[in-house]
Amino acid sequence: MPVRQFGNAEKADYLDGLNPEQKEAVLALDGPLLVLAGAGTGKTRVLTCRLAHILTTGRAYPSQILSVTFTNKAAREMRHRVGKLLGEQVEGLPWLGTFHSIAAKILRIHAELVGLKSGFTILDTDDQIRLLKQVIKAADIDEKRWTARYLVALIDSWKNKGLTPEKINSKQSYKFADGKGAELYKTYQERLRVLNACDFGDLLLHNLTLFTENPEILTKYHQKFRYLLVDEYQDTNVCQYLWLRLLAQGSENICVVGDDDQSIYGWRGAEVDNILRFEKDFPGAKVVKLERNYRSTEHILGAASGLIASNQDRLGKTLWTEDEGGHKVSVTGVWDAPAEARIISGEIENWRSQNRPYNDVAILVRASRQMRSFEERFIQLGLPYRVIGGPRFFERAEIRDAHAYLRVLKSDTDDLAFERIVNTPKRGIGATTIQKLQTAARSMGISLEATTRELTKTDEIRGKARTALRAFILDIDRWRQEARDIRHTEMAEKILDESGYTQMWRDSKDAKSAGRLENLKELIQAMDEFETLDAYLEHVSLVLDVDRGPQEDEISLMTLHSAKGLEFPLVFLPGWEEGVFPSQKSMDENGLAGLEEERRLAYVGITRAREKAKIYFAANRQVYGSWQSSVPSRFIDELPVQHVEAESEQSQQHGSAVARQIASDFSSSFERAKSDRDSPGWQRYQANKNKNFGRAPKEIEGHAIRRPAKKPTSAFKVGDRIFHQKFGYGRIASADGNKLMVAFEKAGEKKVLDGFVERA
DNA sequence: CTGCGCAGCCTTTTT
DNA sequence: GGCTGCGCAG
Repeated sequence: MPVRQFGNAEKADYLDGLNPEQKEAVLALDGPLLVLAGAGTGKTRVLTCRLAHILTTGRAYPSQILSVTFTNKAAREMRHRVGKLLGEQVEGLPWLGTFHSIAAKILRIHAELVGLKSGFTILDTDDQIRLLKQVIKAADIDEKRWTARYLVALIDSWKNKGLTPEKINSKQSYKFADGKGAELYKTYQERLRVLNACDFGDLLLHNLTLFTENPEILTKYHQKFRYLLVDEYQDTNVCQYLWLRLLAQGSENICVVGDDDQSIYGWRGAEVDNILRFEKDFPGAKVVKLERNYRSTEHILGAASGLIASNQDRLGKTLWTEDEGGHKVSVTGVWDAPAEARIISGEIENWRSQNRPYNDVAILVRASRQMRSFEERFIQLGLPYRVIGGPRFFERAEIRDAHAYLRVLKSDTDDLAFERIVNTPKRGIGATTIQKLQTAARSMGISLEATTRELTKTDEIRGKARTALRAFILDIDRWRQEARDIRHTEMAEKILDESGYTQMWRDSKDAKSAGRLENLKELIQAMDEFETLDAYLEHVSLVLDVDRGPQEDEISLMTLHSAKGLEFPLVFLPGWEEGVFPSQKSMDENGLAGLEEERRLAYVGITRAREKAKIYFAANRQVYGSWQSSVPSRFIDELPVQHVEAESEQSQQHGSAVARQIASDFSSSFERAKSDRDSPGWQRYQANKNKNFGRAPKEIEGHAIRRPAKKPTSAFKVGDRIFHQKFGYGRIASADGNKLMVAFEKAGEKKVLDGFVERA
């Protein structure tokens, strides 16, 4: 791509409208730079402008800039915005991507130097666990006492710290199976090498090995990368830090952007210390603080700033805004989780009745289990919502299975893929047979597939298993043959079909099977965007995620963690109770550091709000099935009073504000329930419920809705075609009482109450 | 080899 | 309270 010159770049229009600090951060091109960007201070804008600025001033070609992010989403966003700034002509920027995708790219070039071949596969957690299960079993260790899952986490944490097996000390090693940790780690790495595979942690770690053992290669990259840009620096782990530091030895032009107050990923290896230490690590570093906030009102910022000030270890920033006034942050005490859901739903309907969209609204919870009460209530009222986060597309079993088929098609040595699908769908090849194959494969030093070919020729394996394996091998051969002439998407469909895989889900009475088939269709679509199967597989593990569905007007429901980086005019923050938030587990395991991370999470939560932030706490909450009375979160006490208001009317006779809150909520709970019944959703529900035989939930005084003792049954049955006001036509996939799982023709799979549907 | 039943677990999540 | 993963029985 040609580098465009704007002549006097100081006057370039992309600099217009930046505030002085932002401009400073964009223009300071030489030497290390730390941009401390508070929430909503235009961080991405600075990053993209800086990139544009480097390019337009001709300081570097696009291929000479390394820009790293954590997520694909962030990378996409940056690419998009730089493109917009420079007028759509940024085909280039080949080195803009996630830490992992860039590390993988480098590793593919030099794979041989760390004992891999360029076409190595990248394993996901699932593969890791299965591999480690084998390793643990082979070492004759009690699999129940020492689980593969735990070892995966342990090895991951070592890799996050930049530790290869040799560097594991005995204390660390003793965390697993009485000191066998390091040894198992080593065996695992050997197995990976044989499989020509990497896990996510390896991508970075192998880079470190590559660079330290081959200084001439590192020098090559020093010459190549003239500018380094790092997003979300507070989330980097030790390994990523070491990687950056090696690369930054070249030009010293490293610019990191981050916010220590938003570091919420300590539990997965992020080191806040990296950002706190930046000035020491990179002597002569310039520091620019972005403190002017363009998102939230004065009260929201005041509440958030006051809260975060309780943290000890921070660089210290104070957000400010010209947007004075606005609503104070509200704090409301409620009786329990259903009440919380009821009251918040009411608030949302209120908002909607003022012609504000559902899209403006988010509910942010600490743990995903807290979502349930909201989902139930929304379904009841027919409020549209989406859950953000949750199991990711490419982590779903059916997608992994499909990928395994494709991996086998591509490679006859991908043992993990082969093992995954050899008996999926069921072909009558059991654990014993697979065990036999594995033992043989290891002793002969060849792949599972090759072993299968050999052993089915002899009497080693007999009967049904042999017939099935032979047929399976024949299928694979045929598919490979055909794959030469057919487009990869068509081939994928063919394989899923001929293997009986799609049939397996069609026959399944599992409620999720319709959705799974839908996902498989979506997979084919995703594949279609790539020219070849190789290109697709290359990208799938690292840089691909599917944009789900068209934008509808829906309430967003997510965890605080997944809310980072997002903003909403109206934000609900339920569950602010001791033990829930801050999370007891976090405090138990990490003490003060844990508490401070929780507090940062609270800070992230409040600063998501543009206009209104509403905090709730319940007096009673069900924890693991049993009821417990709960105490309001200490974070509530830490909010500066001048920015906070108690939501319900105050009665003066009780002690603390909190106590008054609870008291007033109790006294008005009947009122609430009553006004609740005036809501549009409730009326819609009332109007509809009698159309069907499905029993409406019974109402018991005060508390709006209780289910009858027996589960209601629906007049509808699985397979019925129905119509829903919002989602259109669909077929019932499964029914749980009066809750129906419906596969809609347009809207996909949704859970709805039978009161809202009619026979089509 | 499959299906069922029970025991034990239980924060957050990306690549 | 609800899910998962394992063991056991058929």
